Amino acid sequence: MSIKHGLLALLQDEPKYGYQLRGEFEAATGATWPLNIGQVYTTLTRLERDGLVQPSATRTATPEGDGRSMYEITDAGRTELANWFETPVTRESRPRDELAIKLALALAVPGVDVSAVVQRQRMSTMQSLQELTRLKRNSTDGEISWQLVIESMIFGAEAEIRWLDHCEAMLLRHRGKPRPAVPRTYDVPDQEAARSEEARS
Amino acid sequence: MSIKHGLLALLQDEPKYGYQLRGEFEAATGATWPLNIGQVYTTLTRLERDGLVQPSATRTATPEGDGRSMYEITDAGRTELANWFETPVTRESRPRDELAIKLALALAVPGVDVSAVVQRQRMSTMQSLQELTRLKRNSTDGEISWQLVIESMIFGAEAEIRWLDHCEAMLLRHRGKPRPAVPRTYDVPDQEAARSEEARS
DNA sequence: CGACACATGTAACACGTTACATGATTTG
DNA sequence: CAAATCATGTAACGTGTTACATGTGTCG
Repeated sequence: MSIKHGLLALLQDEPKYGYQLRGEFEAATGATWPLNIGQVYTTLTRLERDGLVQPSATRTATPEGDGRSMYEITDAGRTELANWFETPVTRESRPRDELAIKLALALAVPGVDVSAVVQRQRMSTMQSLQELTRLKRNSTDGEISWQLVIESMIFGAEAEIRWLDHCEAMLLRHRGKPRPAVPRTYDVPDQEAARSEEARS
Repeated sequence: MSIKHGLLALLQDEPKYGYQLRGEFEAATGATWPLNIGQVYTTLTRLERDGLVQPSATRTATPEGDGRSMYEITDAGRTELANWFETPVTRESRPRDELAIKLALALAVPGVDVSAVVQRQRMSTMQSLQELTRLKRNSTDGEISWQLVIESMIFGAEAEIRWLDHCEAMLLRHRGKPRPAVPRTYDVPDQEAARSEEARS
């Protein structure tokens, strides 16, 4: 959903072509998530299929009407784009947080050294954080947008570390608590027993 | 990647079947991300295809050898699982942050009211945060693992709000700065001009 | 010339997600 | 009985990702 709308946004002003879109997308978001060029073309194809963009007439109109396939946004595309900007990103729309799942399940199943997992993760996140602050320092003033992207990650990493610390504290507090750290809220329906009951009655 | 390994983790102790896996997965992670039952079966099929799980003999061994298809983890699955727990979740392995991309591109293209986007998002996130704290309050002590999951989201939401505030401050600081908020770091190679140059020489 | 970046595209895959079909079991 | 839940599965789709093929333009 991100790339799709990202490309739409970049096409808002004027028709553009594949490599140009990748370049401007990375210029805006930083090289943090490098965008494979193949992805651009597949996404453009799908956008065209859905009627959100169309091959541009600019291709022949301008002097640079060679080789490059220009795409332009359609009215439907503009509607879709406006809708994207108007609609906030909800928690539910986000992908599952792999780290949270990992820790939750490390707690749920026995035989996993949860503390070790937490500590390894903490190490890794701290290192990312260092790298990110380094990136931030080395960025010039002009690049506002991807400075914000970096800071988004910094804030996220800091929150993650705080959370990991919180987890460790939680772990210590629950040393030696009853075995099932995770309650069996899902009671397996015992169809055998049920059938026996039925027979008995 | 999360669901796949999550199911593997739940199969570590003993063979289980579809609905049971969904139940225990949701018990561990909270009903935050409801897990479609269809997903469980498709994932199990793919896990079996990859040799990480296999149909369990327990199916016929226990008295409940009816209807339900039990799966058990294989050695390869155990290796994969151990690897999952040992390897930290890196920034790069995470999916692109849609919100960061949205704001970056709202800055990059003209004609988008960035402040409005930020404020709408802030509203939405605040509301999520309220809902999350409510959920946290209403959770009993026993459910450690998914209490941690909720707190993970709380920490994330708080960080997001801080970041949004930071963004607004940044916006104010850059009022009236030179139009291209995002620098054209991608200079379109002008093949026409290049050809002209060549011709001239 | 040869290496490299530019440029477009296709094919195939992984993962998540939903909708649907089917049947057994439970319960009001 | 009828409705709801449990249970298994399949088919199809959307998005992201990679690898590959193909050709042009540029530059040492």
